[in-house]
Amino acid sequence: MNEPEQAPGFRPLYAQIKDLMLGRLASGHWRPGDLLPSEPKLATEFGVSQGTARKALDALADMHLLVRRQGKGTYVTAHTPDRALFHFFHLVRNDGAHQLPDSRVLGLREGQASPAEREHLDLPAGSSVIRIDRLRSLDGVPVLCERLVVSAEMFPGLADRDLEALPNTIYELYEREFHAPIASAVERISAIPADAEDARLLGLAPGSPLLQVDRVALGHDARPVEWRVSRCDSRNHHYLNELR
Amino acid sequence: MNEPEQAPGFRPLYAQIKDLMLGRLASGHWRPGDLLPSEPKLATEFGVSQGTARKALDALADMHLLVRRQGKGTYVTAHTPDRALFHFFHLVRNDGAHQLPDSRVLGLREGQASPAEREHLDLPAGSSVIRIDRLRSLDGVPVLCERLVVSAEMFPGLADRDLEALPNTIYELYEREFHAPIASAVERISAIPADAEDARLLGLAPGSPLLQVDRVALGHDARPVEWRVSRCDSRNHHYLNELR
DNA sequence: CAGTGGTCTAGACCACTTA
DNA sequence: AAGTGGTCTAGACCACTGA
Repeated sequence: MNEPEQAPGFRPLYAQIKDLMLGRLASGHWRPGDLLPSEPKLATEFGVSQGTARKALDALADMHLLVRRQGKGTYVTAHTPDRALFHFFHLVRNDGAHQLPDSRVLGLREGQASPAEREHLDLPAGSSVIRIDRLRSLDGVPVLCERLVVSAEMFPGLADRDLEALPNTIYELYEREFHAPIASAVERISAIPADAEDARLLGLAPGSPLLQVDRVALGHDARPVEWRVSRCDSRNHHYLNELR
Repeated sequence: MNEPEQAPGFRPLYAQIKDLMLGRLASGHWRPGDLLPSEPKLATEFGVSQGTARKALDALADMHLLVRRQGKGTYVTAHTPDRALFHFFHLVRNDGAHQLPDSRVLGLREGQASPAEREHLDLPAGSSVIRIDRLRSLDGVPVLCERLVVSAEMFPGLADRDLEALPNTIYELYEREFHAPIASAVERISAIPADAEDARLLGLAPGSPLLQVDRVALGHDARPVEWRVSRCDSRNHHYLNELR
């Protein structure tokens, strides 16, 4: 009889080291932008060879949680407009041009979480959330209206911010001011008819097809941080996905 | 003054070996399903250490061109319904269920390539193409109508096939019978209004929003093999994309 | 049991960055 | 010149597969 558990019962050393490092990222011991100790230092610190430490670091770099730069060192990934553009913004112009849209904040309010909001953000009953509505433009033309929802508890004071002070790439704000860096996301894309509000904001006829991107963004611990629903006029833009 | 060229002027050994292996895949020297020689054999054959050969193999496995199985060996990736489902079919039911649709072929015809078809498939003027129209159903409900376009030269005899004999996962056919395996793809997604034909096939009102997925599928040599446009009723299904 | 890929180590050297 | 990550090698051992 073998052991009843089907679990591997074996976890490579480098994977264990990777998990320890992940813990340091999730706990904030290592923060976005930080320079990590060098490979030899980490190796002796964790009691493994440099090659094993390297394999753990490479795995985290593959997940885009770390960035390695030859000659300089290994850094914790920080959100920049570039990262937002190439990693999290998949809407491109039909001719292929790739650029980040401007944002105009239309509203920022706190309120009781709806059941859908609680489910998407994994919040208990009675939680409150902060909702941000934005209209985003490419080449000066409004193409995208979106609602962002986050836990009010996780983002204290966000509801009292000046609308104008919110940065265009808001994940920078999450990570810099609320220590809630975004590590990954899941997007669900569908086609919906424009409602009256969407139509007005985007200058379309009600009922026009819109591309809806429903995104839950996750932290390093894989717990949801933000739920975002974007509705896009996709006559001149499309969502680009490369399958490798 | 440094050398005028900005090119790296340096390419790691394992990358060169990887390129050589890619050549064997692109040329058909290694074909889908084949078992590759063992690491030590490849290493001596290419005149490098086993570690370097391994790094090249790992890189190709990361691109999903090879599959490595401990205890068995390294295989060239072959298309299976599983691969189609998890790697190339991103439409899932709103409740999360993930399954491959049935296909009913509506038409299979050869004709002169339109300018758009020539551009998508990188064909010279005067080329002919084969077009396949399919209606695909999930849970017995038609949700997706699509047109596939391929070069007639690359797929000799395809136009004379029996409609019923085309497999549901057609990439298997491309690779098995025409030695044209699909290695990657680029998808462009937008929302469009249903035309009369789409509406009839999918049981919708004309003008209803449809999710359009425009895909160019590429071979190992990164040249286009198939252009496919799918239009989906996205009321009960959506396109799922995970950003890591 | 032999053969495969997977892990781990140790050490040498290379390319890049900064001072 | 010193320090970083990146490459390359060689060898030992482990986990998995199938005869």
